[in-house]
Amino acid sequence: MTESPGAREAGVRRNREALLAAAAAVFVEQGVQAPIRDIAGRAGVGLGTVYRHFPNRAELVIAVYRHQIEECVALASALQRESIAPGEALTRWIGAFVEFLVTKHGLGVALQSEDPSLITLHALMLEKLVPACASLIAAGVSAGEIDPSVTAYTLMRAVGNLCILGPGYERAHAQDMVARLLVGCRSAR
Amino acid sequence: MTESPGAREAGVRRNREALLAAAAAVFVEQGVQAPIRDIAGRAGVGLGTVYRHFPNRAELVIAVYRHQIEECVALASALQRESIAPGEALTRWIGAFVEFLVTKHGLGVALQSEDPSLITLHALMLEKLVPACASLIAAGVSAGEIDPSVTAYTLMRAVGNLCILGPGYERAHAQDMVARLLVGCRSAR
Amino acid sequence: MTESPGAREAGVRRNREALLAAAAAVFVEQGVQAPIRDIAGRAGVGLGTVYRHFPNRAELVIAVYRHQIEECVALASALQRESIAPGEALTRWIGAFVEFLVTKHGLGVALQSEDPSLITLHALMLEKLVPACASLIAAGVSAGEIDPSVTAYTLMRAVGNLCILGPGYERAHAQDMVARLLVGCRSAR
Amino acid sequence: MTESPGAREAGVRRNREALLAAAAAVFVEQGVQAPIRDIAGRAGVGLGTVYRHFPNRAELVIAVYRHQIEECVALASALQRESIAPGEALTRWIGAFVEFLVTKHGLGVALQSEDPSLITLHALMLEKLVPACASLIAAGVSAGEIDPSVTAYTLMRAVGNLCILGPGYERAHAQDMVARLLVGCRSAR
DNA sequence: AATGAATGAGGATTCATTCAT
DNA sequence: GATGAATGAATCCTCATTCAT
Repeated sequence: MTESPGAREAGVRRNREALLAAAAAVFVEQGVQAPIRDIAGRAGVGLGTVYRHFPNRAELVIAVYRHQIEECVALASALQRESIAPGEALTRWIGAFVEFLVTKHGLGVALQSEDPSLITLHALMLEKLVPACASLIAAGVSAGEIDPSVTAYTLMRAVGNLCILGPGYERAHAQDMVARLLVGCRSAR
Repeated sequence: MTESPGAREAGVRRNREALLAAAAAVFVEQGVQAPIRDIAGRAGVGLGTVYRHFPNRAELVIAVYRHQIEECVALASALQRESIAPGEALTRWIGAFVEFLVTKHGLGVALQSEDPSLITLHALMLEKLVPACASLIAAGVSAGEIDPSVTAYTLMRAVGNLCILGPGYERAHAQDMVARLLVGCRSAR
Repeated sequence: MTESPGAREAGVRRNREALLAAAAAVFVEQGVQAPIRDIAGRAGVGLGTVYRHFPNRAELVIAVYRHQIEECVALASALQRESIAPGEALTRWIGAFVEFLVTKHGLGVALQSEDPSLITLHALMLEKLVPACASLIAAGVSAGEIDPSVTAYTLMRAVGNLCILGPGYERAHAQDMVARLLVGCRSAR
Repeated sequence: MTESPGAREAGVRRNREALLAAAAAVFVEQGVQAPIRDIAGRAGVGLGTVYRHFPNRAELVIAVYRHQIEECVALASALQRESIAPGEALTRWIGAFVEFLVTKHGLGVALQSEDPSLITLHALMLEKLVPACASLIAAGVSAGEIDPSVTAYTLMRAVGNLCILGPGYERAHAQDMVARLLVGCRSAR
C-alpha cells in the first residue's frame, strides 16, 4: 500500500537504460544493423519493449550516441576557452572524438552510412559536430597552425573512418593513424 | 548439337568473365553485400550459374579483386626497381592502391570486414599486399625517409578506411586525406 | 483522500461515457477494427481502463450502438401509432435507419460481419431491429402496399449493405439507392 | 535427356493456377486480407512461391479477379449488339455481375475498399466496368426505360454492396434485392 | 479503479541457397 | 553446364491483452 511513488518510473528508466546499454553492446558486436530481437534479448526484455521505447531503429541508434555527441560539442567550447594553442586544442578535441568513436565501434561505420534509417544520425553529426570542429580549425588557421585547405567535414569523415576497428587494427592503431593525419593537416608554412 | 569441343569451354569462360564484370559493377553500386540475384541479372545469366562458378559470396568477392591486388603487388616490385627515392616510391604505390580502392568503392569496407564471408579477402590482403607494402616501408626507413614505427598492416588498414567514400566525401577527399596521413608517416627528424 | 462516496462512481460513469464517445468517433474514422489504443487515447484514459469497462471489442461495439438501435426500435412503434399509411411508415423508418447507419459509417460493415468479435452486434440486430422492421412490413403488406415476399431480415441486411460508404459513394448516394430499393419492394399489384 | 520441353513451364503454370485457385478460395473464406501464408498452404507451395508469382497482395487480388471483370465487360458489348430492349440488357448484365460477385464473395468488400493495397482493383473497376455499365444505362435512358438520374458508378457500388453475403443473406437474397433495386431505377414515367 | 509498461503472437517481405529439368 | 522455380529462415513491425503498481 505504501509504495515508493516512483517505483514504476524507476523500472521504466532502468529498462530504457538496459536497452541503451544492450544496444551499444550489440552495435559493437554486430554493427548498427543488428536484429532488434538480439538487443531485446540482451537487455532481457521483450521485443515490444524495444519498440515502445524506440519506435524505430534510427531512434535507438541516435539515443545510443546522442549523449556522447553532445559531450564532444561541449568539449570543443571548453577547449577554446582555455588558453592553449589552437592547434593543440584541435589535437585534443580530435583525441576525444577518437576516444568516443573507438569506444563505440560500429559508430564509425554508422556515422557515414547512406542507410536511410541512419540519416538522422548523420544529420546530427553535420549539425553539431561539424560546426564544433570547424570552429577549432578556424582558430588554428588564424594562428597559422593549421593548413587553411583542411575542411571540418572531410576531416571528421576521415577520422571517423580511421576509427573503424577490426582484429589487428585496434584502438592504439587508430589513435596513431589519426595523430599522423593531423600532422599532415598542420600549416605547411 | 555437334559443337566444336572447345565451344563449351569458351562459353564457360565467357560466363565467368561476365560474372566478374557484373559483380564488380554491382559491388560498386550496392556494396559487397548486394543480392546475388542482382549480379546474375546484370551478367545476363541464371542464378544457378553464379553458384556454380562461385560457391559462395566470398569466392566471388575474391575473384573480383584478386587480379587488381596482384597488380598492386607487381607495382610495388616495379617501383622498387626504379631509381626513385624510397619515400616517393611508397607515395606512388599508396596512390595506386587508393586509386584501386576508390574505383571499387565498397572494397574499403570489405577489406576490413569481420564478416565471415569475407575473411578470405582479408587474408589475401595480409598475404600479398602487406608484404609488398612492408618492403616499400623498409626501404623508406633505411633511407631515413619513413618513420620506423610505421607498420605496413596498420597503414594499409588506415588507407583502406580512408577510402570508404560517401556523399560529401568523394575520391578527391580520400586522396587528400591519404596524402596528409603519409606526411605524418615521414621520418620525424 | 476523503472523497464524497459518490465521487468515485461519478468518475467511473464519466469515463465510460468518454469511452463510448471516443469509440464512436474512432469507429467512424477507422472502422470497428481500429486499435483499442487509439480509442483509449481519444478518450484520454489509459488502455487498461478500456478493458475494465469493456472486456472485449464486441462489448464496446455493442455498447456504442445499442442506444441508437433502441431508438430505432422505439421509432418503429411510434410510427405505427401515427395515422400514416403503412408504406409511408416503413419508408420513414428505413430513412431513420439509414441516417443512423451513414452517420456511423463502419457500422454497415460491422452489422453483417462474420467476425466472431462482432456476432453479438449481429445478434442484437436480429433480436431488436428485425422484429421492429417485420412489424412495419406486416402492416404494409396488410394494407396492400408492400410486396408480401419481402422479409425483414433480408431488407435490413440489404439496407445495411447499401450504407457502406466510400469515396465517390457518399451519404446521398446511399439514400438514393435505398429509396430505389424500397420502390422495388412495393406491392406489385 | 529427351525431356518434354515444356515440363518446367507446365509446372510453373500449374503452380500459378493452383495459387489463383487457392487465393480465390481463401478470399471467399477469409476475405482479401487473408494471410498470404494461408494461401501458400492451401496451394501446397512455399511462401516464397507466392511472392515470386505475385510480388504483392494487390497483384494477386487483381490476377484473381481480372479475368472475370473482363468477361463482364465483354458481356456488356455483346448484350448491346443483341436486339433486346435496353432495360432488359441492363438487367441481364447486372444479373451476370451479381453472379460474378456472389461467386467470389469477398470481392464485394474488396471492390469498394479504401485499402491502399487494393486501389488498383478499384481502379480496374472504374476503368473497365463503370464505362461498360454507363453505356448500357445510356441506352436504357434513350429508350425511356431507365431513370436518367441513375449513374453507373453509384449503381455498381450499390450492387457490389448488395452482394456482400453472410449467413442468412445468401446468393438468392442478394439477387432478389438487386432486382428490386433495378425496379427502382426504371424510368419514373 | 486507473494506468500504461511489457509481452509475444501474427503477418509481411526479402533473399540465400538448393535442385529438378 | 545452365536455368530459374521453389523453399523457408530471418527479420521487421503492429497490436491485443495482461498485470504489477
